[in-house]
Amino acid sequence: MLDVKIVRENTARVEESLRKRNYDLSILDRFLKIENERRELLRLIEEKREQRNKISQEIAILKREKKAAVSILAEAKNISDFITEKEERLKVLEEEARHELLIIPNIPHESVPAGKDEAENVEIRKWGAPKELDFPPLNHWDIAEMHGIIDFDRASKIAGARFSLMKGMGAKLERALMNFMLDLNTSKGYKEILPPLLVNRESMTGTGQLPKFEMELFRTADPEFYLIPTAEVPVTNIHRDEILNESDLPIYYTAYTPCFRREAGSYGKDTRGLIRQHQFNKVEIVKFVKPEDSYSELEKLTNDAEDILQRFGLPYRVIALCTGDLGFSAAKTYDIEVWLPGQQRYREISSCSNFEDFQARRANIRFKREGKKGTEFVHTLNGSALAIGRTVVAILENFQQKDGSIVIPEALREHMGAEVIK
RNA sequence: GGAGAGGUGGCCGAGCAGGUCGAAGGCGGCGGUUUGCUAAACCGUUGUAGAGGCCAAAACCUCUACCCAGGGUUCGAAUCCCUGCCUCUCCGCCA
Repeated sequence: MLDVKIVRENTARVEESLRKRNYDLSILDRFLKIENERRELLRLIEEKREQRNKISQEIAILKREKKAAVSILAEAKNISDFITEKEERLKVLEEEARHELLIIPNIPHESVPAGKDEAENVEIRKWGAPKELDFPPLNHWDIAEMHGIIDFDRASKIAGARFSLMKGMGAKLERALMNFMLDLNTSKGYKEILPPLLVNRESMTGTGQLPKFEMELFRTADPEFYLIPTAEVPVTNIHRDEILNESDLPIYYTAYTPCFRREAGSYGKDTRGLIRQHQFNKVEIVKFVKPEDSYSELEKLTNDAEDILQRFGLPYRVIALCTGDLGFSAAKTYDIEVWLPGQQRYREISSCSNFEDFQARRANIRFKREGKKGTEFVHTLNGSALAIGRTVVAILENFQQKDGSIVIPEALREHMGAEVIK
């Protein structure tokens, strides 16, 4: 959510942001129209409330002195009725204004490259070189099938398309990765969290999934809960409606969770394999920081995610999303893309974002500076470190051998308890 | 699932036969007095948000709202009524 004052007083800036993001500008006009009416009405109502409060005081005095208060009582009744009537309209306006404000995306940071879609994302750096294999590389699903470590057919019998069933060394690899990542992240000062996987509407609104992206979420019927699409949701909402001390910051969290996504609108995309699933595992890192630190923290957070790939020796590149590809809540995002020999291309394995105060304002997460009056919104950041399913894909495809076996990266062997999958 | 108790400011905790209650008291925080330093004691101060006064900000002032949330009764609600959410205790059930 943007600051109402910025939208109101710095409209040009918001307009430019919407244009860069290829958004329809009409949401801005709609909001301003409602907001102006709301403010005008609020002023009127507050004035009337003041009158009412004063008269009520007078009545109280008369009552105490046991005097009659018939005429003044009638006047009070009139004012009260007037207020009640106007308040109904105000409530409607408040709801509408809030809704409009909630569907306006964050303003991209000045360093975000301009561009209309993913084709205009900018490569920032590259690590490692795509390996030249002296045999035709297999897709991960073929490798997995060969070893009997992922069973897509039975998964679709049990649940449906876009689900997977890990077995034996496949299940163990998944578990080894989640432990490896959590252990590494916690060694860097991230506090481990194991959060609820079902959350309420307020939490989804706090991080920006709702109200705009209802269609991308799974929801339970009765009682109503939303299944988290990422650990970002429950972990960021840990501090919803809280005022933190300056000395508490920065706060670093890491959490393993399954993630649930409808993947509506991605029909026909990545229909085979582990790349795009309704349920997948991910280790996430989340930060709450002071505003002046958030961009250096984004660099550090991205480096922490990259570190995992480096330890495994998986080639990757880091790209900066352009304005047209940037997520709704983000001010700036780096995607980390890992090289997949089976597809002969880089695929996203992590997404690291600075939301500035966009989520903090929605979720009402503030902090108090030492010796200063008032509160400020914190800045929130998060990134995958890493998406586990896709890491499995990367390992299977990058470390497949001519004889069909898969060599486990050295850094992972202790957690895996094996050197190779044969 | 059944029965009961409760949700008040950063925390604890009064108020709850409706009016001077944004709310006693304590703790904590901040400022000061005292002091060689620390501690203690004493004095003072200390919520959040919105609108307006000037709007380029800060300070200051005024008003409005907020005692879990949402409705209702009333001239007036922390206080009365209804609904929801959450917490605790006991019983039942369960991994």
